[in-house]
Amino acid sequence: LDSQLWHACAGGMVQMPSVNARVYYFPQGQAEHSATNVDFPASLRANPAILCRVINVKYMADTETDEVYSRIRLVPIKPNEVFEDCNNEESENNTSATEKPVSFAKTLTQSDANNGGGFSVPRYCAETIFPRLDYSTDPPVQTVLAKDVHGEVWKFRHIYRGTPRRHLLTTGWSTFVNQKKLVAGDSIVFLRSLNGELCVGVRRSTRSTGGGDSSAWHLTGQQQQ
Amino acid sequence: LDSQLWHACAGGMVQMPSVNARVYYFPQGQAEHSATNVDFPASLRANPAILCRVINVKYMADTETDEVYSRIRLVPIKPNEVFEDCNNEESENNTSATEKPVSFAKTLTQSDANNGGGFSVPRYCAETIFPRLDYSTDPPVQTVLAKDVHGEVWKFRHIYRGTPRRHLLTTGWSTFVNQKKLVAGDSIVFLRSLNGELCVGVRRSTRSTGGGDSSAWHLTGQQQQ
DNA sequence: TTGTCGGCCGATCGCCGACAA
DNA sequence: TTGTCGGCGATCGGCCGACAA
Repeated sequence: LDSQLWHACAGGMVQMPSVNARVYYFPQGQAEHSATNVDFPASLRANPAILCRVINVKYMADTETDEVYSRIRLVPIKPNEVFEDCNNEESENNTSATEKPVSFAKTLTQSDANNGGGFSVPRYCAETIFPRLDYSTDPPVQTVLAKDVHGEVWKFRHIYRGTPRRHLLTTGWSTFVNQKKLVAGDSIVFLRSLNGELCVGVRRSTRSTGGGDSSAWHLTGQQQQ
Repeated sequence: LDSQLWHACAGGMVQMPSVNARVYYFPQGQAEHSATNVDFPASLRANPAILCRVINVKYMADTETDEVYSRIRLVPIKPNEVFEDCNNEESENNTSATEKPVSFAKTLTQSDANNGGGFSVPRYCAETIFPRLDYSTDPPVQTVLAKDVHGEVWKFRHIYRGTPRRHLLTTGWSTFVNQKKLVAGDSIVFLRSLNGELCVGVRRSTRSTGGGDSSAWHLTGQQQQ
């Protein structure tokens, strides 16, 4: 899964550690995500936070809901262990400001989510993220292709019409809403990736169980030695 | 699940053993239902058939497809074991001929399964199984309620019209076809249960994996002693 | 600039009798 | 007796500009 699209869907509040970063793992915090009570051994209860090293970060998206989540593999650092220094946050100086991918998120209105309706595209999104529209025809119209988190391509009719003029997605939009089971209040994210490709992601408003399968909660390595 | 409806869906070829009946269990026959190869221990391979006693029979239906299947618990009979005599087949003299539930099965035609069409009810089915229709109105019409294997009630508009006159299910039929994912060639079963209730079941034509979960294949008790 | 609404047109759904197998 | 067909009216999907927030 493309890291740029993943971050656009996750939102600006989400910062991810990089590989080899040192992080504290809080068992209690993770346990509170669980539906069932978790009974820790006494040795873990005594340690509210465990210093770990990140050995792998995988960006993932739920196959059904498109909700993004991540799998972070941790290995506990033994107290006497030595390790090289490392940034905790993803280094942001790899990409200059000019080549940062531009994305735009909009919360779906009732009219956007209504069956039979289209999608009202904010002008900023249409002009800076969508492919350039040829305004010489009347009305200006084009077909827009956008790739979702699974790499599936969605086709939309993008038209600039009405008085006053506004950008709309019409044909193809309701199919997208139905397939993704979007409702008013959910958000949609458009992103122009660095190679110029248009991507589309969703962000659900209602808190579901959250990404991934709860059986995927594991620690790598042996915590008890 | 009602035993009468279960048998109507399973068809007349299916006879079920009763509890305490003696049956032969053929491991090879069951293995051939499995998708993967089954490696029997030598002790089982030497015994192609194992005399068992039926300790439980449960009539079940697939939650999704409505296909009926059964779970039969068996216990091997030790060679020197004594046991009381017992009928192998379900005793049929419990119910007299008059109170036997009457059922009717019809294979869906293309017209029956077509979206937007109705269901052509064979006269015999309408007159002997459906609730009595009041022919004094023109056209004669009634609402018919039928319960499926899960106890869910389906509502159909039953009308007697056309030239020549024929029985049809109209409103409600296409919903049923879509929800049950019926196609031409599948069969539908109507049954009037002993308490006068109308029931409806389906019988699929295409051989799917067959009822139940393959992980449910188990023997009760210890075969090897 | 953009959210919501009513109008409207075309596609589809689904009920109908005709007709023939 | 009943399977299939074409007709056709009702409903729905979906594109449109008007209008106001």
